[in-house]
This record gives sequence, structure tokens and C-alpha cells, in this order.
Amino acid sequence: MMLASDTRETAAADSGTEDFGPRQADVLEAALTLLVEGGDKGFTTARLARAANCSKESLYKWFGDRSGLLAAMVTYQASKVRVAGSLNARPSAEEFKRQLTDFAHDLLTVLSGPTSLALNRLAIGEAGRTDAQLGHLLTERGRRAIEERAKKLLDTGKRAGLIRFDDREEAFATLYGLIVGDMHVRMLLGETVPALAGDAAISAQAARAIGKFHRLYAAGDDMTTTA
Amino acid sequence: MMLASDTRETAAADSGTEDFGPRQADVLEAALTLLVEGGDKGFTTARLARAANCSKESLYKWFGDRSGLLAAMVTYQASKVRVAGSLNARPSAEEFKRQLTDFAHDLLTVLSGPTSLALNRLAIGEAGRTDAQLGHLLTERGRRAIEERAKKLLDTGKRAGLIRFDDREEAFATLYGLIVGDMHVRMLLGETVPALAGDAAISAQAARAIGKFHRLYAAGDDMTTTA
DNA sequence: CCCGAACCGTACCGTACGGTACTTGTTTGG
DNA sequence: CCAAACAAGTACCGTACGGTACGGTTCGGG
Repeated sequence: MMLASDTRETAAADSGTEDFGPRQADVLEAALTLLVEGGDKGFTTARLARAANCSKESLYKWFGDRSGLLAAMVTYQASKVRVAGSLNARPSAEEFKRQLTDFAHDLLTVLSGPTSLALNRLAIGEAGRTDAQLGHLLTERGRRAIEERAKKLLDTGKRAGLIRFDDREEAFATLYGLIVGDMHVRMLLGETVPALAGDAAISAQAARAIGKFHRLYAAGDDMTTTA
Repeated sequence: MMLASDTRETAAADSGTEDFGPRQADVLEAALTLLVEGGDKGFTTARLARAANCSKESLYKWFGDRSGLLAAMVTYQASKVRVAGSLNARPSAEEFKRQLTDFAHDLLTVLSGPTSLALNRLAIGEAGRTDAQLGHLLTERGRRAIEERAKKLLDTGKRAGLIRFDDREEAFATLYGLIVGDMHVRMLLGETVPALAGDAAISAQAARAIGKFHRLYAAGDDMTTTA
């Protein structure tokens, strides 16, 4: 129910950052819960009003519109998953690999989370019409953070002489592809992916992916250490 | 719900053999067109009836239900993309690489096609509720073919001594991840992915992915050719 | 003590959808 | 040539949604 009222000041990162009073946060929390267990079909203003103990009129006063409400849900959820990886400017090889593996683990955990899946389903469903305003918002708010973290990680590895690449974009794309593969789409389609069932499986998948990435991008020739 | 036991005497109940008389095929074609340019929002029985010059009653008689109609659309579309790669039992290294690249090219072309995107969006939107019957159908009808072709390809390469792997599933997953990455989800979200804009870009992406795959799975030690 | 703002609960409106029923051609086979 | 089947077109029904309006209630400030 309540995550203790956020005393966040200076949350300003780049753009947007409306901080949603505590009442609105509660409503958005209820909205996400409703969306997770009902899909966009089960998510309606009347139901949300009942679930959040507020009136529909207030919903429209606060968020203006249904799409405004959805947008608010996206930014609200994105503001919750702000993760910060501990960075070491000059990591050892093992340390770096560990950081990469942690990144992969976090990425898989986030992507397989029910809230992420529900929001992505919603945005994808809406992407057919209205030119994907919500999809853009989702990629902007959700993916950007991940991409930033990964690229910082890659730069660190390159500076430390541990990995080698020319195109950082391409390296990131490869890393992402190796970690996630088609599992994201399969989960979005409702399948249960065995490689992501439980934390142990996720860790195994992360380790496998990072092993391959290392064999592709390692600066040295220690690629014989494959499991 | 029920598949009606009505006058339908064709035994196409279970799997495969979707013959769909020519009239039904036309209707399904119109349905796909409508879905592509309207999304699931713009796709309604009344609109389809008007677009296909048929009556709603006929729609319900032929497909039983809205979900039945959607399922028919999926299987119909799947029956159209039946691709057959020319297989060579004992290809040379270059020939094999070419086959892999062709596969990657075809995969990217199919995934970025508007019909595929629309159907995937539909199934994903429906996956929130109703336990993803349509999603399963889509993976079964659509992905299976691709997976079969790829695995046959991998086996061929292994038999020819060109690539080496223990787990075929894992090798396929890696191949898929290297080719597609997160571009599928991004397209589903409505983004325009530059790496897939036009056939030349797709070919370049395919070649890049297969290059990496080869560096990971080549049987020889020619992996020193890193760029 | 009162006033006004905020807000909950509910009722309401227009619309649009899925699904059904009926009427009117049009085919088809005996 | 006729009757039975089939299908187009339309009208219709129940429902459910997005969005709005209204009465009652709380709460903080003057």
C-alpha cells in the first residue's frame, strides 16, 4: 500500500519529473496493480476509481485523460526502478565480468517482472494506433536508463583494456541480444520461459550470455576459460 | 469457447490443414489488411463485414467467435509464409555462411513486416487476459517454422564440421539473439529501427550478426579475424 | 463559526462494440 | 421450374466503456 511518502527533492534528471503527490502515487500504484492482474482489458477508469477509493472526476482532474493516466503510470513506474550500479573506474577482469553479469541479471529480472510486462503489453497494444506515443515514452523512460548504465559499463571495460570495440552502439546491441534473445517477446506473448524461472535460472542465463559476450569482445586471449 | 459442431464437415479441427475456402481466404485477407492499418482498435466485426462485403452473420457462422476469427487470421497468415530454405547436405564454409546469412535476412524481413507486427501486437495485447491462447497459437504457427529451419541449418553445419556446439537449443537462442537483438520489441513499440530500414540495411545487419555467430561457434580457429 | 476548496460516490450520457435475428436476393440441384 | 440452402444487408439488443455532472462530506483558514 504505501511506500513511505517519498521525500524526494531534486529528482530532476533530464526532462519531465513531475513528482506526483502522495495521493496520486497511491492511485498510480493501484492502477499498476490493476493493470498487472487485468491487462488493458481489465483496466478501466471506473475500476481504478473503485480500487483506489477515489472518484473518476478526480482521475480526470489529475491526469486529464485516459492516455494521460497511462503516461503517468509509465513515468511513475520508471521513477521507481532507478537503479544505480556501483561503478569502479578501474576494475579487474573478474570484477568487470562480475559487473557485466550483475547487469545481465538485473536486466532479465526487470524485463521478466509482471509490471514491466504489463506496461510493455499496454504500450505495444497502443502502438498500432496513435503513433505509439506511449511506446516512445516507455522506451525513453525505461530503456534509456538501462542503455546508459550498460554503455557506461562498456566504456569502463574499454578504458581498463579489458574489452575492445569500435562501435559502442553495436557492442551494446550485441550484449543485449546475447542476454535477452527472444525471451522478452516470448514472455510478452504469455509464454513461461524456463530460462527465467527463478533467480538461479536467471543467474545461469546471465552468466552464459556474459561468457559469450566476453568471447566476442575480450581484449586479451583468455577466451579459453569457457565453461 | 465451443468450436461449433455445425455444418462444418472438414476435419480441420486440430492442427494443420487450414484450407479456408476461397471466400474465407478473401475475408481473412481483408481482415489482415484492416488489422494492419487499424490495430486491434480499428479491427471490428462490423468494419470487417463492410470491408469484405460480407455479413456479420456469415462471419460468426464461419469463425464462430471473434477469437475464432483472430485464430483463423493467425493460421491463415502462417500458412502464407511457409518458407523453404534450399538445403545442401554438405555445404562449403562459404556456402554455409551464406545460408546462415540468408536465414538471418529472411528472419529480419519477416519480423519487420507490417502483418507480422500487427499480429504480434494483437496477440501480445490479448496475452494479458485469457491466458494467451492466441499468443501460444502465434508462437506455435509462426515461430516453429523458423526454429525448425534454423535448427536444420545448425545441424547441417555441425555435420559438415563447420561449427561446433553441444546444446542445439542454446546455439539457436544465441543465433536468434545476435540477429534480432531488441529490435523486434522496439518495432512492436512503434519505433522505426534504422538497422532495418530497407533491404540493404537488413542485409548489413544479417551479415554482422552471422559474423559474430561464426566467431562464437566456428569449429576452426579463424576467430583471429576480428575487425 | 462559516466559507470555499478539494474530493468521494454515484448517477448519467453518448457511443461503440460483440453477437443475434430477420428480410431480401441469389445460387443450386433435382 | 421450384424449393431449399446460402449469404448480403440491416436493424436490433445488451453491455460496457470514456467522460461529465451533481449532491454530500471533509478539512483548513479566516
